[in-house]
Amino acid sequence: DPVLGTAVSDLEVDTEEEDGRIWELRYPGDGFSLVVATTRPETMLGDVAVAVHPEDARYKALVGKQVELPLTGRKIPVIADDYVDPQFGTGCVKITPGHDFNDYQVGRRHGLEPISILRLDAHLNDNAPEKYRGLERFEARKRVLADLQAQGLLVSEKPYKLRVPRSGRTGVIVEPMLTDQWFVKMETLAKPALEAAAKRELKFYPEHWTTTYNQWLENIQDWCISRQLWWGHQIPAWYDDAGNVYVARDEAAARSKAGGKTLRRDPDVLDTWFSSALVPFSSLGWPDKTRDQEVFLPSSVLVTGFDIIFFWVARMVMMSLHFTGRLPFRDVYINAIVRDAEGEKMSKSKGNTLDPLDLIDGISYADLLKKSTVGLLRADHKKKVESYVKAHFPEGIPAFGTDALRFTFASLASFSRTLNFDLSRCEGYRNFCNKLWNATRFVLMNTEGKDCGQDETKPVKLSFIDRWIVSQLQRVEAEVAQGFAEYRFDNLAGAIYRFVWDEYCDWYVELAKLQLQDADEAVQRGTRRTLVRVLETSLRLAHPLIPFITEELWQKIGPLAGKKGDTIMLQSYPGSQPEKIDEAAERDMAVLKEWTIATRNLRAESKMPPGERLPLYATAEPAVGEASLVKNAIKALARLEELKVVGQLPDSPAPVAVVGNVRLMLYKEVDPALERDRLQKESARLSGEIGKAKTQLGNASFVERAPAKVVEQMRERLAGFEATLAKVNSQLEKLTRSR
RNA sequence: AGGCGCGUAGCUCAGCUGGUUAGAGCACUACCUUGACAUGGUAGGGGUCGUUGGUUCGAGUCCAAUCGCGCCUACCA
Repeated sequence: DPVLGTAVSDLEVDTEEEDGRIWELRYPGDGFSLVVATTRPETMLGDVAVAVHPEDARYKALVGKQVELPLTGRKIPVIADDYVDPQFGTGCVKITPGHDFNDYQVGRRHGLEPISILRLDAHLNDNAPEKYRGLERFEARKRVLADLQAQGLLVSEKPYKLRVPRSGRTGVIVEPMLTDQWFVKMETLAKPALEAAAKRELKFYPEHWTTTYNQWLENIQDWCISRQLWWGHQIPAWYDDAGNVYVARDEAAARSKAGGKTLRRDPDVLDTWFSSALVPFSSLGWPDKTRDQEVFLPSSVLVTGFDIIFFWVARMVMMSLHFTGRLPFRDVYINAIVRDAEGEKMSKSKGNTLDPLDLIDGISYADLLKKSTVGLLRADHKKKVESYVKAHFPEGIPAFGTDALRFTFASLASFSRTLNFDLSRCEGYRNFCNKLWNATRFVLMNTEGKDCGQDETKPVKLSFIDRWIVSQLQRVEAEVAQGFAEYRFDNLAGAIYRFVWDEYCDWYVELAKLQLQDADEAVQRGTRRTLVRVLETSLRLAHPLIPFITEELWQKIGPLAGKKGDTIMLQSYPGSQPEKIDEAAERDMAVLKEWTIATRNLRAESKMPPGERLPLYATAEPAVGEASLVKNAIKALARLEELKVVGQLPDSPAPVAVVGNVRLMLYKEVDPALERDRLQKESARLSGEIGKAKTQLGNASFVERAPAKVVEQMRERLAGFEATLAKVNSQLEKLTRSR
């Protein structure tokens, strides 16, 4: 890197395709001349040969002859080497072993001494002809081209797409050149690292990154670790005056190796990634055998981005295995790269970067604009950024809060490689935090200063509704545990979200309102206890995802649930208790939900005013353990005047729903036309489903070959559809008759 | 050139070892100031799962081919 004046490793070089030029140069020989192509004409000053393919008929006879290297007065040989592609260009390649990796290999094969023409800062050195010495490389290029042209040796100049190697750190074009550097031989280190992954002692999540890791290790190159910089670990190598090298732990050890001679330390330092590769054990007291090392090596997980699997992850694995015999960590969790809403990589010059702080605290349009363009020197960049901000954040960004942002990223943390960030997702999870806040407010309003059943001696009655929410809680806890085990933070975030919002808030809290009005003190106590305990557990469950709000709410709820301690952070994490799963309660709750939803549906579809209390007729009692509670609950949730169980539904065109084998009628004078439409639609849908089911059951091979359970399920489905259809049709008929 | 990943609702994404009527958030429609919450509630609309072929009783899910997008690694002067 000419700017840093140091060697860099191959990993630190980014090769991008850029628009450049290619030139053809003529090298005259005795009675012939050869034309070579190059994208870096100044390097011709360091050429040592021209190579052709050994089987190339055009040049076969010239192999072994000499050509004159222009501008230098040197003669160089024509050599034959397989490396040359006779189809490409003229089939002649200039060989510059001092400044090209491939040419270096060719030079070695032919015993040609490399000539280095560059200094570390990429100015030409004294090996170049005098008139070019000290010139900067691109200036030298101009002069060389001009001089060649003047001599009639410049054959052509064409635009050309080339891959330009740039330093990852400075962005400047790097120059391959010959310097003395320290390398680490990687092959022997890579082998154990590959084995660890193969034996699944080291695991990647998502697993497919193992392929990337393996591939790199299988094709590993020796690692250049010395840098001509002044920061970093200095290389532990000393030289005597004769240039002999002594590598040792410290200077004293080196001197004793050298027999007491005066030594001079190598001024180079280690690649920062080399030092980083040692971190897992150097931070634990290595090379001493420490207890920390005993306990924390390997650690459980490394969380990182895929872009440093090579730079860091693989190297930590190799180093740890080599020096300690242990892995640095067992799991590697590779998170997705966040891109903007359009899938573009975030970049300063595009202005599409998002500062997490702005999502947390919010930012006005004016401030965002100012912030995004600060430090941008190029006018075109500035303009681009301005239009981007205007298009995407015309109102600035609202404040979502830390928890909402954290929850959002957890929810988006699926096993995909990239992740297009969407502000509206963030908004949804902010709403979730708000929901949790308000649910807690409700619970506090109804429990603070009241008996929440902490005193175990007092009687407590728990309905199936209480047992149901506790049962559901166990299932969520299990889901969350699994999510953590698999590093599927999206799954566990979703499980918590659904439990809190869809079950606890939408159903349990609503039903708790009913139970809190029960005359029986034991029912109230049980309800309060369930409200508080389930909420308290949910807070602990959600705490890793939304730490701030859960802490705040837990300070109030914790004591009500009988928890002691200053902070939720030190509470135990909830674990599923399978014995609390209550399938009977879950079945009954399913009936309650079905009846409620069907009733609400009747009301909405037949356009009845939502506020009006109407009677509901049912042809049978709900098939549950606590029928009167269920009926009361439905009355409350579906806003009914009353719920009557009758042998026969009233003879009315009012809409009818079918739940299991029960028919429900929301009694109301209805518009027959609307109702007929509704029923016809339903009838058509059912006929379709029946058709599909019959086709499948009519397929002999399905019935024979599918598992009995699946076939049985299909039969039940069909029977259910048929029963429902019969009822819908009879209703439809009644409606038509009464017209 | 080799390798990896992705294409599912308008948008951002789930969908495990193939099996009920493909889901979520946001957006959209209608109605609702109901004593936790309008950052809310209730009910809806919206998808031939990139395309084609195959395996199978059955494919978003498995196989092959193909199109499109993205990334990584290595490169020809």
